[in-house]
Amino acid sequence: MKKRIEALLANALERATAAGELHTTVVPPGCVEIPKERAHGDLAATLALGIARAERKPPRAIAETILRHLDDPHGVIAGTEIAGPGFINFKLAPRFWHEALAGLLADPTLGIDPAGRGKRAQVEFVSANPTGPLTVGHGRNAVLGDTLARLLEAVSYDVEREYYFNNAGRQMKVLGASVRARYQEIVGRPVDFPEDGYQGAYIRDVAQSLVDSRGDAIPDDDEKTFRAAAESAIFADIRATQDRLAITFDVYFNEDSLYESGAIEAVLRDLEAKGLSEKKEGAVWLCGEKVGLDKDRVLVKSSGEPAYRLPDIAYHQNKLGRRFDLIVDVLGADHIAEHQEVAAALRGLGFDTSSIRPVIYQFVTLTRHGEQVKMSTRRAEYVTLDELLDEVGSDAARFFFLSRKSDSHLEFDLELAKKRSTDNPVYYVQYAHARIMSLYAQAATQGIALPGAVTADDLGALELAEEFELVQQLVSYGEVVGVAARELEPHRVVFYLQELAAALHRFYNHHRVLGDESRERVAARLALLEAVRRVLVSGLGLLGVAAPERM
RNA sequence: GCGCCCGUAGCUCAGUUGGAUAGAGCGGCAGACUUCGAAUCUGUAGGUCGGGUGUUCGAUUCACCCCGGGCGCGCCA
Repeated sequence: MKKRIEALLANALERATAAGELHTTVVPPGCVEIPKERAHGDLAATLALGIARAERKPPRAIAETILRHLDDPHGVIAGTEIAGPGFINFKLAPRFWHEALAGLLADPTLGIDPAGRGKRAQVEFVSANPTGPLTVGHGRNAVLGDTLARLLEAVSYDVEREYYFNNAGRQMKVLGASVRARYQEIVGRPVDFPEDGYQGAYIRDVAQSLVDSRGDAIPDDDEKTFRAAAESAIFADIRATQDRLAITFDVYFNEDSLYESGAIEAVLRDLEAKGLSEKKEGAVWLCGEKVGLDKDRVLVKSSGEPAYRLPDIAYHQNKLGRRFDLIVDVLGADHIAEHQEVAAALRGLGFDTSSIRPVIYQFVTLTRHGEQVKMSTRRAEYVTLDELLDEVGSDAARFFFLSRKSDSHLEFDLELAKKRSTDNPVYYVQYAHARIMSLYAQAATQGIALPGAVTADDLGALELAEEFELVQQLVSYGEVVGVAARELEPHRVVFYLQELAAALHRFYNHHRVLGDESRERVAARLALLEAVRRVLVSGLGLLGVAAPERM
């Protein structure tokens, strides 16, 4: 829609320049916008304002020159005016909207620009270590990552979803020891519960299943068995939770493989060779100042074990080596510093890290009846993602997790998410779809066929402002998805869908579709609703939320 | 103390690479169903965009300085 007007403006500018009246040759991108104020027309251009400085002329005079050269061969512009400091306002003709809607209905991509065609993207998310069930915080990560992957696919990237997990560090040792302690407890042997061991009931479940299958045959020093049992049981649990959210991964990448391949040794060697690491106090340090960090960071502890950031550097080096055009890391706010360290180290090693884009999300708080639900990781009092899904379901969970900019703290209202009413935004949007489906069913009982392929001429009966407003929103869909994918901001799709649903409900309440005496109008309105329906299905699909036919 | 993020209506939050009189939902108030699903819609009240300087035709948006909140600043991950 905007592009069409931009093209007309570019033409006018060209003619004005050719006539020697102006000097600018390029229309600045994004200079056509939808005005906030409806009275300002359907579209407004800031072109004259934008080039005023370079032209050294008053914006309004430039606007006049441009309008004088504006040619509209298809008659899609109903009127223009120069307003304010130099805006050019356009009133669009019905024909414009008819062509726009027909174009959308003929376009299987719904106007989404394939910005990622021929490019490969990787989204790494969740990446929780298998030491316990996923929490609500992991839920935001999981849904965010999966939706980013869907968005990138929508703009034609070839996308890989990857889960990185740490199964080599101290945490896994503690996990194994925690299971052993519970095992010892159950079989009646002396118990040595590890310091800061895992307290959750799921540890006991793992121990119990070992007792069920092996009795008391596992010796205390068989750490491997306890650890492996814990890892596989908890991982199965995590995957089951992900299944409930329709989240899958292409690659599960484990930290162990970086040791086996020698990648970690290689990073250490390279850093040392470049003089970016040094030994002191019995440990190996990354020289902070040399890579742009405020202080030195430990790479290898004096115990000889790598600190977490060393395998992380190796992992990201591995990712870069896989030649993705875009690498997205979905991270909680508490990991931002680590991410910067990794990126700094990689740059020090000579890697171009510009393809890596972190998406940082702030923490989630749960509220119920306006009261905050207390969560404490330390005392294992956190709410698990499974519990949240038990209570509100996948659709509401996904929709709510995505309904805020990831940079903002997310207040998750449990009661609102459960409500089956107008207040609940996910029901509001889903209801818009169900309503259209219901209307189709009604049409069928009246023997009214849904229109097939339509042309702009078939849509001539659309003439109401509310109809054109709906078309305008529909043709904006592709741009919304494009920006959401480019900026890695799924919440834009959520807000868009709420607005589209509102426009649909408004239209539906004011105008009868099937009852109209004009057959042409019935057909045109059904075509309009079909476009709304397709966009709703597409948008909800991007969010991983169902578009139900009945509710 | 240093770094990153946030501060917009009573509440929860949008604001599209700087645009016109700053928006939505909820809550408040007042209305609309013998008709395609009222799980909806209509109207209305509500703001020093945390504060202040600067950049310019123009700032919620950009820069700097304060104030307030979150998260980091570990040989934990």
